[in-house]
This record gives sequence, C-alpha cells and structure tokens, in this order.
Amino acid sequence: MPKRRPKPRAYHHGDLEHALIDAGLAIVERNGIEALSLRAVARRAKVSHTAPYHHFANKSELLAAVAAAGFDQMVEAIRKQSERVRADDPFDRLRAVGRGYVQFAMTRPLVFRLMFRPELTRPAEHPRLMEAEGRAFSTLMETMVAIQQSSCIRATDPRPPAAFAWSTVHGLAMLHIDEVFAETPLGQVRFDHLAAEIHETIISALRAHAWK
Amino acid sequence: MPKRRPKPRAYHHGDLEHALIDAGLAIVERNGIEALSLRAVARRAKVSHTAPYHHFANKSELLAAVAAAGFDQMVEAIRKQSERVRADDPFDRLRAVGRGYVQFAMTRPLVFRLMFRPELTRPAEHPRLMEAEGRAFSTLMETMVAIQQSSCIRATDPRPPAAFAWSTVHGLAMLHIDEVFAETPLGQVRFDHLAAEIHETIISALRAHAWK
DNA sequence: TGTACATCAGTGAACGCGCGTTCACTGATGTAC
DNA sequence: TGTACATCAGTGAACGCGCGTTCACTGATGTAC
Repeated sequence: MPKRRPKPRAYHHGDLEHALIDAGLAIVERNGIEALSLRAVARRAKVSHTAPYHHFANKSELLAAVAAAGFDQMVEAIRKQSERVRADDPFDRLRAVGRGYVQFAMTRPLVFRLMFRPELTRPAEHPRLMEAEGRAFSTLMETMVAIQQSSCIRATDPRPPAAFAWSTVHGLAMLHIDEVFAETPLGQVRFDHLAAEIHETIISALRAHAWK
Repeated sequence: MPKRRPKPRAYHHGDLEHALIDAGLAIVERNGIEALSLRAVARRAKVSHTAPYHHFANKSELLAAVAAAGFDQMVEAIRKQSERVRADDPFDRLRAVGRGYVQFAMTRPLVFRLMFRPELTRPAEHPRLMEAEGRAFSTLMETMVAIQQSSCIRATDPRPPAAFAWSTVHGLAMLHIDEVFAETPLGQVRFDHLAAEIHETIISALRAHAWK
C-alpha cells in the first residue's frame, strides 16, 4: 500500500510568493495581525523561515503584499455586489459599493484592519500596495462621477462627496469590527439594518446637499 | 556650591500610577503604539521595569488605562469646542462635537489610534476604559437627543442618526490620520475645509432624512 | 540529445534583541501602643 | 513623643520566548553549446 504522499510542494520557481501571501492572509484572519511574522508565514507555507527572503526583501514588504491582496479581494467583493444591480442607476451602484465594502470588512475583519495599518504596510514604500489601493478607490470615484453626470446632483468637484461617502462607510465598518458599538446602546441595533439605513442616508445627503 | 538635584521622584504612595499613564501617553505619541512596552514606560518614568506591576496587573491593564486617559482628553477637547457655541442651538452643539472629535484625532493621532485598538486595550476586561468610552459616547448621544427634541427632525430612535454621525466623523478622522486620503486625489483637498463641509453634510442629512 | 555550467530558490545554524513576567529582596511609610 | 512592627512600593537579577536578519551551504532548474 503506497503511502499517501502529502500535497507536493511545487515551489522552486513560481508559486511560493503566492503561497506566502495566502499564508499571510490566513494567519491574519485566524490569529490576528500580531501573529503575522515572517517565521509564522514560512511555517504555514511549510518552508524554512529564511525562504521568504527570496521573494520579499523584509517583513514590511510581505505585509504590504498581504494588504494589497486584501484590497484586490475587496474590489472583487464590490464587483460582485455591483453585478446584482442595474448598471444605469448610479445610486444603486453606490449602494452596491457600500454593501461590498461593509461586507468585505465583516467577512475578513482582521485583513481589513491590516489594510488600514500604514505603519506596518508602509504604502509609500510599496508601489504595488498603492496601486491596489488606487483600484479600490477608483470604484468609488467612478461611481461618484456617474452620479454627478446623471445630473441628479449638481456636477462639481466629485472629491468632497466621495470623501463623505467613504468616511461614513469606513467609519461604520471600523466601529463595527472594533466592537465599539457593542459597548454602547448602539450595540442593540441590528447591524445589517443600520448599515442599509446609513447607505440611504448617504444618498439622501448627496441629493439634498449642494456641493460648493 | 550644592549640586542641583534632579526633580525628586515623589513616588512611593500616590502618583506613580499617574506618572506611568502620562509616560504611556508620551511614548505612544512620540514613538508609536508598538513602542509602548511596560519596560519603556518604566524607563520614561525613571523607575525600575518591575515597578509598574505594583499598579497594573499586566501590560494590557496599563494600555487600557492609557486609552481611558485618551478618551477623557477627547471629552475635554469636545467640551472646549462646545463652550464656544450657543448652547441652545443643538445643531451647533453637534458641529462642536464633530470639531472636537476631529481636532483631538489630529492633535494626538497615535493616542487616537490606540483608543481604537481593542485587541490591545481589551475594553471588555477593563471597566474603567469602558466607562471612559461611555462618557465620550454620551456627549454625542445627548446632542442627538437634543436635536430631536428641538423638533427639527422627527423624534424617534436617536441611535441610528447617532451611529451615522459618529461613523462619518470617525471614518473621516481615521482615513485622515492613516494618510489614506493622501494616496488618492482626495489628498489635494484641504482637510479643514473638507471636515467642515462634511459636518454640514451630516446636518443636512439629519434634516433631510426622516428616520424610520 | 547530452554535457557542462550558471543561476538561484530553499536550508539550517547562529546572532543579538527587547520583551513580559517571576522572584526574593530592601527600605520607606504608616500605625498601634 | 518614642518604639516596635506591619505593610507594601520599588529594586535588580534572572527566566524563557519568538522575533528579524545574516550567512555559508546545497541541490534543483534552466540554458549554451
């Protein structure tokens, strides 16, 4: 009876880099950001603790790569929400962006936190992370421009309303996953209802508030 | 000529606890949250590295005390903003709360971040931190109730609009101090203008949106 | 196709580091008589 | 007021830990001829 061999490690040229990033994502989500060490990542990828140095110059480069993967997954979550919505209604598209953002944060709260820990990921030093951030931001910015072009609101600088919408949804997600709401009477409000209501509030504010 | 003695350490009964908390605040703000170790705090308070154990059971208890001090300072910042405003206009009071919140976050960004790192401060295990959080939250909640009582908006459950306002201002502060805006076209918008504009947007949303 | 060689991905021992926590201690403070 | 004693805040040595990083190495892969 031939021994069932463990899944072969097909490293050596090619996929260790991705395997390390996947290991990083898994460790963050299971054991927290503090548990994400180079050595832990190597252990999980079943590789010696020095192997990662052939793919990442140092720890912060690996962290940046993990965070960038997170942003890409977030874009994917937003894209999936957008598919379920009529493309010609820009407010519906904005709702989808908000839902995707919050849903990603709730599904992968610790990865979401890592993505907003710039002192660890050092985006300014890691162009690939900044590009991933840019792709995520673009989904919001394009939607905001579409809203303005649909002439439902006065077409001026789309950046302030984008900052408003982003801040609101980001703060909602952060306060929720940090369980800050839970320590106040807000903890008794059902979160999915609250999130939906806040999306409608954003839209009503976009309609009501003429940006100068 | 008598040697100028260094400032006496008046510890032994009384103020080492506060001295340690102050040292913690100073370290966080100067060197970052990661630099906040029990040993570093003891060093800065000019005390052996085991002395803190007579005042805090362990590291997370000290971190919680530092975070609680941060919340109290934030309440103070909000109070100062509120003083400069007519007490009988609840929307003005809400503007003051928002300004105090954002101003505190900008003045002490790293303490602000620590206050929202529950995996370090473990609020559920430290009642004094939860009480400090509660005091901060109350300033918002009371203002929201006052707004509803002024009958400018339909008086219903004040919690959803409170969550909306808090989320927006919190997200704005977080995205700003994490310098996420700086990595997008939003970085070109003057932040003080943006913050003021977003406060007005919150208020216009409170007026326009009838909470169910 | 076969051989010689260069490349470089992955290894394992070793380093120095600061950390949280424990322990037996010292000596200042506070108090009962 | 003076003395004897209990308390307990602060000390310093010691522990074990996992970490990031360096280094000389091995051996698999890819390629020029």
